[in-house]
Amino acid sequence: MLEERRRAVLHAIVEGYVATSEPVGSRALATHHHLGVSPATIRNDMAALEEEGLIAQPHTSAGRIPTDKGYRYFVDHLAATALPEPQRRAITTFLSDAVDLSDTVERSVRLLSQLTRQVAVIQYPSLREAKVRRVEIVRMGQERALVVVVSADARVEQSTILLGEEPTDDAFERVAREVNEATQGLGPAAAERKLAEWAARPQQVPWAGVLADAIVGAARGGTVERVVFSGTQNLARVDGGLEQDAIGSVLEAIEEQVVLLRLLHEMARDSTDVAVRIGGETHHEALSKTSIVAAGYGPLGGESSLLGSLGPTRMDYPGTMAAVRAVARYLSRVVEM
Amino acid sequence: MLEERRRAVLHAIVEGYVATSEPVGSRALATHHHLGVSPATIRNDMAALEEEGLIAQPHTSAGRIPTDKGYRYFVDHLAATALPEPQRRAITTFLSDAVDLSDTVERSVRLLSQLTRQVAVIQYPSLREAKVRRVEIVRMGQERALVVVVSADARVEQSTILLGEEPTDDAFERVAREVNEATQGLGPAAAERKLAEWAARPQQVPWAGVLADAIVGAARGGTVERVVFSGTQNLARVDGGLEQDAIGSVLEAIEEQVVLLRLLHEMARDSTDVAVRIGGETHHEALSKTSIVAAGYGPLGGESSLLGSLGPTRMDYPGTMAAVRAVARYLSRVVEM
DNA sequence: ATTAGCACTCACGCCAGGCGAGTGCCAGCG
DNA sequence: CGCTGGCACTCGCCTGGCGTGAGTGCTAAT
Repeated sequence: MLEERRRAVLHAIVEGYVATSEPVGSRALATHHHLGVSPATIRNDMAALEEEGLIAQPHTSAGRIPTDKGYRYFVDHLAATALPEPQRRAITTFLSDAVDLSDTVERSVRLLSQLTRQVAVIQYPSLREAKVRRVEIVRMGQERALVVVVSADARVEQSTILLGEEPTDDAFERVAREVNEATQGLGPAAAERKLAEWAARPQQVPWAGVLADAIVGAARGGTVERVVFSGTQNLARVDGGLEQDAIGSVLEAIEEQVVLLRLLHEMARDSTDVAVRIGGETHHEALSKTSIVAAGYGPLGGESSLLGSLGPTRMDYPGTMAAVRAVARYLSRVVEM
Repeated sequence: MLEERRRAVLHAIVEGYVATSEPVGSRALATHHHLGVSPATIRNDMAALEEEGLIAQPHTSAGRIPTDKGYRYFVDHLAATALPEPQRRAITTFLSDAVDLSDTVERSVRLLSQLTRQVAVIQYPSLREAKVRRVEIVRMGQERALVVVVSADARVEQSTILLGEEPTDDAFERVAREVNEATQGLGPAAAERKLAEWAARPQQVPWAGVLADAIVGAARGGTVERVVFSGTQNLARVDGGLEQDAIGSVLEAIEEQVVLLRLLHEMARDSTDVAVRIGGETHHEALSKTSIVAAGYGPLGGESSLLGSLGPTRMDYPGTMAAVRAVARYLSRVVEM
């Protein structure tokens, strides 16, 4: 635990560096941040902070910049800031006239990227269990079929299954009718039982198992983890962007959605509020110059979907955290209904 | 019409500049491209080409680089090159084990970006007319409903409609039953007639019209023009990428899908084969340093969907055109079935 | 029409020097 | 004991000058 003033100095260094993107020296701190002490004193504190590995100087005659560890300390000792009122209002007004789920998500991701001026990423709500309303099976090609499940709460899940044989039209029709009768109005658990029973009937079609799995999976909430991005151009901003050679690998990491998704999952699991990973904490070479602020969202108590913001380590943490938190809250409320 | 040798010189300049990304001088041309003439002669030709605005020199003591107009001339006088055999094979092997439409498109866009080492973009096939197989109407909130249309050829279209009233459950059920009866197995034209009749019945619900439109629209092939991208990291490549400040605006233009889609549409309309827009020809500030190679694809005779590749004006045109053409052909064949 | 020769231009790289921001340390002061 | 003023020191950055070489345009000869 650092003393009060040293903390203030670290705080000021972070803020200064974030604002100007240039190393900040003792004089600038003393005059600008009215800490009430002389530059010399600050220099002593700086030496101590550097000793602790919280700040560093890029070269001898330059000011200090925070290290990853410094940002970490800064973030950990941050009182939650509220989002400024105008932006808060922007969220409500801008998102409230979305017409459906995908519209809401699209708007949210765009809004978040604008609020943070960084790359925003939102994972589509991983949907809750729902009752089966209707199952459609449509033949595709020779041995494939498309299974469409419409659930009671207005979602459509589709998946393709391999039949492993070429059933007659009659058999096909019969199966379709039977599974509809069997599952209509049932939740995933009940549907699973009923379908297991159905699939076990003598002389059942060989693909009954796969079909059952597909239906139950759809009722469980689907397996697709669709992700949308916005604001990638912010990576290349002249102020507050990344260096050219870093941009490429970050874009790559973003397109490689799996990596990012796993990271977001980890983060959300370890935290109840917004979670922050700074630089090397991402454990990915490509992201070592970036930080990620993430939060889960979803119906109360079951935050199971994710959203986040990705930018250079030199980012406005309080602001980003506030924006992520606010959008997550909003989405949680909206998705609920 | 330029003389033979001047054309060869222009050709060599383009190839040289594309290969090295550095202005190419007369000596390098003379020795490397065995044109059989001396540097001095080439200088004369260069002066003429510069006079015509096909090449330019960045500064006095540098070699020449092609202008947009120079690239244009180069592209227009290009014999169609075939894609190298290994890459051709890559297309077939890599794409043939896609399981469904979205998988095919995803794989294609990724492959195209790898082949061209640029940004690849593919618009989802704008789907053909199809017969209605089943219509599901699911209530959402108070005055909204989700309309899901499953078509006979294994597609699912969904859209949200505004009801404008709060119907009773009974009315809702009745409407659902009636539209299913009315449209089952009909193509869009027939469905439209039948639904118009149905909507005109006395004491019909007020939202019959919107509903009818939604169903017919779905049968017509949907309205969504979904677009997928891949390879944005190539914009930031050190070799053959763009300058840092250009990257941002290009990324922005890409996210702003509308602009790009309209551009692709225009391009495909004006051309039967692959179309090329070079630099300023895109008529967009943000894209003035980039070129786009596009082609339509789709069932024979009705190429109505688009794909393309976007990169710096200094790109390998023959290679990119060959790759775009090959992927377009492949997709046309696959989508057909 | 092509070529060899030549003078000219000018971006680039290199180096030295001055500047100044910023530091670390030390002695003195409250 | 902590803070402060002072001071010497370091070192990156900027500037200006210079040499180099790539590349050109022109001219005269073939």
